[in-house]
Amino acid sequence: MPKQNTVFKDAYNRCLQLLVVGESLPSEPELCNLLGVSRTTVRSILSQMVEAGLIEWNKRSKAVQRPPVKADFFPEHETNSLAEVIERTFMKRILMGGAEPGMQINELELAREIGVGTTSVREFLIRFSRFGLIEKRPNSHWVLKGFTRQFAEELIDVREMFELKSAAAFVKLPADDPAWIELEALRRAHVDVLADIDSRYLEFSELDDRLHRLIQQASNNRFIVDFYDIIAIVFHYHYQWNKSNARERNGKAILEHLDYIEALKTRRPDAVEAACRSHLSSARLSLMQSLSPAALAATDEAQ
Amino acid sequence: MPKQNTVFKDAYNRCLQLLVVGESLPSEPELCNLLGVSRTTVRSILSQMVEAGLIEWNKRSKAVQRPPVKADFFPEHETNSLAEVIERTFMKRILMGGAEPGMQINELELAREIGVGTTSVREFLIRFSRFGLIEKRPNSHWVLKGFTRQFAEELIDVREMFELKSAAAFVKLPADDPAWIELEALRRAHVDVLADIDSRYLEFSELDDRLHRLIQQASNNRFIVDFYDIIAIVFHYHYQWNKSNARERNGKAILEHLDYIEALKTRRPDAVEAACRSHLSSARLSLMQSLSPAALAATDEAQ
DNA sequence: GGGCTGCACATTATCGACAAAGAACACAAA
DNA sequence: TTTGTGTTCTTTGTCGATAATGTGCAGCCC
Repeated sequence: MPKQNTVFKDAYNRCLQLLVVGESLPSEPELCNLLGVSRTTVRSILSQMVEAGLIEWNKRSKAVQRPPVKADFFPEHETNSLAEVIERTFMKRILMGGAEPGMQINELELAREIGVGTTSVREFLIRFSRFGLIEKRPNSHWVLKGFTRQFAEELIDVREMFELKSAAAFVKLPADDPAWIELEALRRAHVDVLADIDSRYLEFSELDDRLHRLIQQASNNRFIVDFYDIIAIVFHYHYQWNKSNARERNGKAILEHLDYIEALKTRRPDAVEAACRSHLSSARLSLMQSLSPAALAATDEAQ
Repeated sequence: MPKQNTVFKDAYNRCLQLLVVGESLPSEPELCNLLGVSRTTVRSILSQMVEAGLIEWNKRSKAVQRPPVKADFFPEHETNSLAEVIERTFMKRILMGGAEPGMQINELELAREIGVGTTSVREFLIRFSRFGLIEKRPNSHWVLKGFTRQFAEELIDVREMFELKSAAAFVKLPADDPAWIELEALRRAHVDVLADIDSRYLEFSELDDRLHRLIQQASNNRFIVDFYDIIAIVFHYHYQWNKSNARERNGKAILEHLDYIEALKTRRPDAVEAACRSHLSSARLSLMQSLSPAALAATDEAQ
């Protein structure tokens, strides 16, 4: 099977939600924009909807016949691209179950375990190698360097350098830069979540990602912006499987974010630097503390 | 053809130079170490040498029969791995001949042009994408972002951050760290080249690479060390095809390096920082000036 | 004239296949 | 007991093939 039709299935599912009985779907190019796919895919979706009796399709008219029911949707797991599946499986293996630093990674074995071809696994590993968690030995295996304390420290050191630089650049943004509007929107979102922190503390991850990305953008430096991908993926998976103290940790972090945002709004470089440093060292502490004892022990042994 | 046997050919060529008539080659495992390949490959080499009448091989004895002649060597171009070939061709295209920023990159076309399969090109592009010169549009083409003035500035900004950090760490290295010995060796190498600068100025590139890598190592941070790969590849190819003023440029840089090395040896942080900044801003200037007018014009238009 | 559809074509993502290269193991030699 | 060899098996690097997806052009409808 050459290509998974996950793009089609995912777009189909999203298109189902656009159906309103009695009305007609918009034009093909407009659907392309709404769904973010090409016209070919849109037309496949329309054909499929005709077969499912959801719409009547004749040239420009795409009259909705009935509302979609649950059975019309493709199961969610079929809508994930291969790369996503591989990434999740792999991260699970190296961040959770006993993946010792120094371990060898076998393309073939991984491919069989996940049930995909070797090429896909191989390409994933190449892409993933820029995160510094694995290393290639040409003509031989990959070596797992592991999510160790050492790794976390190196990551955070660079993060601090970059974030301080970006925050300093943010302050110099012209007053009419859209980033200021987004910053205010983010501030409100923080306040909202904080008001109902006990039930919404899990939304912090998303806020965190948005705030830091917004700040890195200000650096106007692709290497700084790209580096944030590493931080994001590590934090994302790590905290996804490591929810101890999440309630307190996130509550505290939201307060820090609010300080940080206020500081940015003053545009005073020293205030920004102080708030930034304070938040980052707190984040560093959280991450270090949440590293499991197993990971810690492994770190000391590695190399 | 599944795999190029470039490993074999390259090792074979290197093994030819070990032949001394009348003597016997060392044991298989020892040859593995000398050539940096596996025993399987060593045995292939030995077999081939028997066929070529170069040696008699019987168990442990591998008696050399005749000295190798020129025709025994594989042509050099057959010893380059595919990845190297692709990299060179690609860099040539984007750093030299009219590759406008924003241009689309086509895997199939590139593969045909170079005469390799699409998989190899694809994997190269994925690996290469971390250098920030190209960007992937999933399910669609790659976009060339181009070696523009903007790119150079972003690259050098990060370089300065990292180098300052590394240099500061270098100063704190214990007195018995091997880096100090290597530093002294490098200093002498600089002096040697400088003494005969008019005929040896092209050797500067190698010295530059060695010195900066040595310093980055001191950071003990994989992200900083890995980032130097980007700088190295860009400088390598750029100056390889851009030798205007190389004589003056390199002569001046060697003097700066010597200052820098002296500063490191004093272990005084402020002296190191000054020398580091001075050298880096000079390197920045050189790079900027050597960017062709075409690249400059393109920069302004892009986005 | 500007946007929409129909159609033909180009390109990507993924797979399985296979030779090159590496790795493991039992035995032989020193 | 250590080191080297013979042998077999595993894994990587590369290719071509193929369905999914994207793109371009000619004509049609408002």
